[in-house]
Amino acid sequence: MKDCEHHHCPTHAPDASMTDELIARAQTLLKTQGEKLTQGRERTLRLIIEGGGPLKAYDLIARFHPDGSAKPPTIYRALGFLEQAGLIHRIESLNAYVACLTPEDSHYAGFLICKCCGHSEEIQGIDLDIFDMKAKALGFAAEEFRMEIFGLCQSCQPQ
Amino acid sequence: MKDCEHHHCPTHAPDASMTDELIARAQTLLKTQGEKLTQGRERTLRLIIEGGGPLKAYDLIARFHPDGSAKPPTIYRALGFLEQAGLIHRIESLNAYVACLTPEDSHYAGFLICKCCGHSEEIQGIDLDIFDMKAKALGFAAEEFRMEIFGLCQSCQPQ
DNA sequence: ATTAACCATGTTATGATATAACAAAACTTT
DNA sequence: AAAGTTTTGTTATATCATAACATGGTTAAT
Repeated sequence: MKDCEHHHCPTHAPDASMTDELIARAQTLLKTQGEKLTQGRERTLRLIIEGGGPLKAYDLIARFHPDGSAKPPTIYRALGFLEQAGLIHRIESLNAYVACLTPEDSHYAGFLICKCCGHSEEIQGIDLDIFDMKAKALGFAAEEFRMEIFGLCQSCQPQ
Repeated sequence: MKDCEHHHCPTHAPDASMTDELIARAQTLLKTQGEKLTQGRERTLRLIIEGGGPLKAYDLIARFHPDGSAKPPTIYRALGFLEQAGLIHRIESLNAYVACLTPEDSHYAGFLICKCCGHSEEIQGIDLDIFDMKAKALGFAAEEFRMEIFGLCQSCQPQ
């Protein structure tokens, strides 16, 4: 995240009803998987959704309880579970976590990450066949794709 | 890296002459950039090349001196420099570093990473236009691409 | 050659990220 | 209600990375 003068784009946090909807969808999705969105998991997911952008584990640890911090394993367990379930993604280059907005679709994780304001946007609908073929040509059986693309979002580009 | 019974593929470390060649190319390349491959940087680069696969910073710290460990900043500085120069890549999902085999070509970093044996292979010649266009459509100016694809390499696939 | 400027390295300390291991509680199934 | 399973609590520690400042080495102008 750069040091710069212009105004950064505002938070991309969804409003309260959108948040509730995402939580409800998470519950539904988990039910089909025979899993549960327990209180701690829901709390963690909600924080990530409300964060509106990549959040660090220790930020979640700080926010988890109204007063005082959660213990790291509490958060890391929830993060592990939520990522496994496809409800959140970990952005490796940032050591940070974001909510997935389309958890029902099986998919890879692809992100545009603004070097300036730190906002990240998930990209959808990329055709992975090229990669799959490229991998196959090398005898490699690809299973999981992660893409992290750095650059400048619209608001942060010089006019 | 999985726990499994089959034999993992052997190391992919280049032989001594290939290693020397890579070092020589690194020197040449750096000269054009007005930079130098100082002793510590060369030592670090050599260890990574000889490693033949993703190496952790603290492995390098342990190997840097014949007896006793290097101090972390020694290695992290060298890693920072070498990555900046395009001579190595950091694989974010592994917190590990690998030598770039084609440092002369400006390029993104794309890797196939075997979940079983831990080997990584750099993929070349991927057409980035799809991403660039996708990004542009979202008003995003892409600068830097990272791809990490997990799966099974040939030796580790069930027959 | 001497000095000033710059770059690289050494050194100490600490910050940031993440997990192991085991105990206790809650929920499920019988 | 007992037994099994999953989740959570708790303590401790492992792993990954950088800040800050001192020292040394190179370069280039004087």
